[in-house]
Amino acid sequence: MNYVLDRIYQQVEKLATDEFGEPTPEVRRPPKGSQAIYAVPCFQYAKTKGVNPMQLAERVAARWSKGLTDEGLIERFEAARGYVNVFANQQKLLAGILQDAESAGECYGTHADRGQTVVVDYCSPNIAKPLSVGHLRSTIIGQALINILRARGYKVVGINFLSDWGTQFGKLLYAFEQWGEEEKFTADPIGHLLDLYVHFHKELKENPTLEDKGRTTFRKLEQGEAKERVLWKRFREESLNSFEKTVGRLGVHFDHNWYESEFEKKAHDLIDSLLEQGIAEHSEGAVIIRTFEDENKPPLVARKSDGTTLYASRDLASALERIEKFSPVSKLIYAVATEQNLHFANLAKALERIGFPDVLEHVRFGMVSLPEGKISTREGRVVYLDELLDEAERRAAEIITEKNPDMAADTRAEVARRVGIGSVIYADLSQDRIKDIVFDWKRMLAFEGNSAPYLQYAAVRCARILQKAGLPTGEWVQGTDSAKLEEPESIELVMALGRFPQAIAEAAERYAPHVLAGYLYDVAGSLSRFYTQVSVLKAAGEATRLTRLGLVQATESVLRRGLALLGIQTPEVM
RNA sequence: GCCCCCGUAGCUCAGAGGAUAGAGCGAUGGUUUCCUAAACCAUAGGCCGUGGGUUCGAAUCCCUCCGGGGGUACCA
Repeated sequence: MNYVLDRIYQQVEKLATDEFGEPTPEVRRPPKGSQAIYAVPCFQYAKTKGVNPMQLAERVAARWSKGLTDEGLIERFEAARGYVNVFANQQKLLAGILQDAESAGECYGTHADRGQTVVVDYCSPNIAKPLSVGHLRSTIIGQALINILRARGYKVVGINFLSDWGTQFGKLLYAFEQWGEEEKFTADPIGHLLDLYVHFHKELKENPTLEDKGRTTFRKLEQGEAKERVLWKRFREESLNSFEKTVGRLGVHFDHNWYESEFEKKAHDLIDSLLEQGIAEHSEGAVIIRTFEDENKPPLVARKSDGTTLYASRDLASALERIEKFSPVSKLIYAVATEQNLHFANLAKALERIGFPDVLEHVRFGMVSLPEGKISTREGRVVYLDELLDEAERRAAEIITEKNPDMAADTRAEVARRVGIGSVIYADLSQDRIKDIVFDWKRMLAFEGNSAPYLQYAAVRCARILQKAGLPTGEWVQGTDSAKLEEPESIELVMALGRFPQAIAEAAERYAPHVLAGYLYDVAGSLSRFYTQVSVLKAAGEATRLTRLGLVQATESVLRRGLALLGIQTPEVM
């Protein structure tokens, strides 16, 4: 789809390229308050030619204006302070946006299939521990990226890569053999495993020999001893059940669940092959892949001196399997916290040496900590994801009871779910992912201002208008006439809707859900102002009523689907 | 020690080289016989951490320092 603003942009870009050559000044949006649609700065060119930028802009604007035809979307060019401002024919632009939204319907803003696959690694927890708020970011950032990239026309495969291998599971198996209780495990598998985990580490402080017990037990698991294997598989299965239940509340469903343990053998084969090729080498008893020239930066350790593999090599084997299995893969995306920077830098370099440069994209995000300090399950310094979601739903239900006491109980539960969980997701995704977050209930459960409920509320208001207008669901308003859009609030709203495709595009290019969130907040703000100033159902004249109705319908669609891209559901009523 | 990230209003954050730095929360004041007030409007609040540099132009790019966070080969 080539949307109307894209068409204008491309036209202006071509003019700028023809006029100025390289380097072409960047076509940009003028500051707020300007009626212009785009602006081309002339300063750089003026500098190189030694002319006054104001005068240059005047000349260029005049020249470009001569080339305009009456049919075009662009109406005029005006020079202003060294910029050439581009003004669209407002009627044609508004009509074009409404037309785009109407003809594309529920596909408005999306892009056709590009024939490229991206693989997104997200959530990826350790088994045998419940998900905490620490897993929230990877899960919802990953899911939002999956949705946004799909909207941009990529084929996307989401993988939850479970950590189920390593000595820590030997420790847990040992703990279960020592202190585990079958009944407790059956009743609450993950809860019991968590208790055992905490208990083990408490005992470990008193009795350091437990470290060896864990290692020995893990060796048994590695060697395939039936007893350990059966138990470990149960841990794994129960963990996955628990994870899927929890992330299901966030509307997340994994395309694939991959297990790290399954890459143990593949990692060994890979390392052998890389040794033969000279990409891997022996060093200090271990096998490494040299990644950076810088002596201070450690290489990727592929095999420990005791002959076993590590997370790094299993991850590498898994990356190669992803490339092979989902071919042709244009990107391997990892939604993982910034603390694993070095790991992914090494992984990217290793992939490059193997012959896959520029494929790995570490979509990193800042740490979540608690006001008391870094999250630590061992120390009991943790907020679990289910706790957070429960509280979010509870708080939302409370507000609904207050604001809308007549709502039926089952409706209220559903609305509370969408509003509460939406708030949690939005609180995270509305912010640049690189920043650290200190967990704060008030912040996560904000229901006013720049928050999910604000956006949901705007969409619900639209839906209500459409419903009251007696519009059959699934049908688009016919007979809109952009000439009937006169009020500044209406025009502002249409213009906001016109930017939807670009907002999705930028969010996809920068792997930045917050770009989309910020855009949707703008749309909701425009809608709110429109709503208070312009009456739809009581509009004077049928043509005006229909046009406003069409606008409201397009707005509802953009808000609802935009929120859906972020992983947030819009309730039917609020 | 070395490497990476962050520092913008009282608080939480947008702003990815361009025109007068913007929101939300909090504060103060206003708006409900009219499609839902989870809303709208107004006011107050800024040496964009510091000092230098690059540039026609810097919150944005580079360097110094300060403050905070993370990482630093055989954990995941």
